[in-house]
Amino acid sequence: MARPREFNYDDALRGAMEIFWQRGYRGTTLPDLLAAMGMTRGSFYQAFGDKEATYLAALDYYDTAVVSTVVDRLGRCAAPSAVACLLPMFQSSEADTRGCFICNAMVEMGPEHPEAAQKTRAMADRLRRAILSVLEHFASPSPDRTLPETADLILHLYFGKQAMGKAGGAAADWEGRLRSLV
Amino acid sequence: MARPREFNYDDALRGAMEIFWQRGYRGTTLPDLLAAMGMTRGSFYQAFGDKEATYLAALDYYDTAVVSTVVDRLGRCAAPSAVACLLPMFQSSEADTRGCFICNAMVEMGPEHPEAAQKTRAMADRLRRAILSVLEHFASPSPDRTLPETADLILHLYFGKQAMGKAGGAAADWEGRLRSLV
DNA sequence: AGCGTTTAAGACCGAATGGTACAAAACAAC
DNA sequence: GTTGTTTTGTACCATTCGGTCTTAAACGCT
Repeated sequence: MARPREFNYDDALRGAMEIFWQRGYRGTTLPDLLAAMGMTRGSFYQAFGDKEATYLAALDYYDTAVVSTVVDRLGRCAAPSAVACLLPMFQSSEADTRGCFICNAMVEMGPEHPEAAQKTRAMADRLRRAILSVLEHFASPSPDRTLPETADLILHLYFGKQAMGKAGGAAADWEGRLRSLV
Repeated sequence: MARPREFNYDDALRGAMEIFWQRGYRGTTLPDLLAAMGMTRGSFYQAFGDKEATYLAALDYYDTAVVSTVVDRLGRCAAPSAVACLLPMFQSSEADTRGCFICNAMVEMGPEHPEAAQKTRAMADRLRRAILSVLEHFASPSPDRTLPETADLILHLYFGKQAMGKAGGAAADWEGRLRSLV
């Protein structure tokens, strides 16, 4: 009945996620965003509202596409140890300067944008629970720490690594470090 | 011989640090910056160059004023245990939404500004060495980890906490967590 | 073919951006 | 008091920002 869309909604949203992930909210100009989404202003504002709404939608997309994948992988991990299951989280390539979108959003938007902060907290909680499920599956008890505490520790290490990784010069033996914790 | 300055260079730089710390580089507009520094455009550009140079100078100021204080305090800490010495680092008030300027700068500028990234790495190294010196002073050996590894772990936890703290809803028992590590 | 509806493209907008130019002002030296 | 030098305040600048508006195009339906 009407002119069909020339863009795919999900593809465009993924493009938005990619560019926001890489450059942050303020670092992404509207032309940047439009190029990444493969559309022009007219279509964009009609379909996505505005830049801010698109950023929040991109956070949701990250939750669905990236966090869910990690959580799933942790949930059905067939590796022989908790360390082996968790290690991939700590082995992002050195050349990847995007870091973790959750971490980026926390730092950039956290204090000034409650809605974005809420989304990042929700995603962090999902990660925390997934880490905990791995620990519980292998049930390695420790006299020093409860498993939820260890999971929270590992989550903090993860975000710390993501933050520091953005400044480069990281590369540590995470396998040894993780083994000393779980 | 000439008209005297009406502003104090160090006070102005401290003001710049405060506002960049709180709002980041891109989140700070020139009017914001000028207000925080207590000066007008003419004086600013003549004395500080431009926004970017001021940001880098603010990072140096943070190193001198904040990091040095923390490092000194760790170096001469009279507390009876490593945990007691390190705990203050993890007890920033909940209401403080600025987080850690190093962490903020790493995430915001890291990938796109090698000079800023280099400064953040240098400051992180200072913190790491200070943490290590505390651990070595109390010399609590562990079969699982070397002391430098533990120091690096604690540094990562610190940045992780700073990043997550910006999204709110933190507050954990860091004393227990630290005790389980050192 | 004509109509109704939605999309696409981009011209256009006011506001805000970081930065410059310039004139007035405040001192020391003489 | 005059001069030389630096600081100060502000008017001004081009550019870019996010966002709107208008027009043409592309369909399904009848």
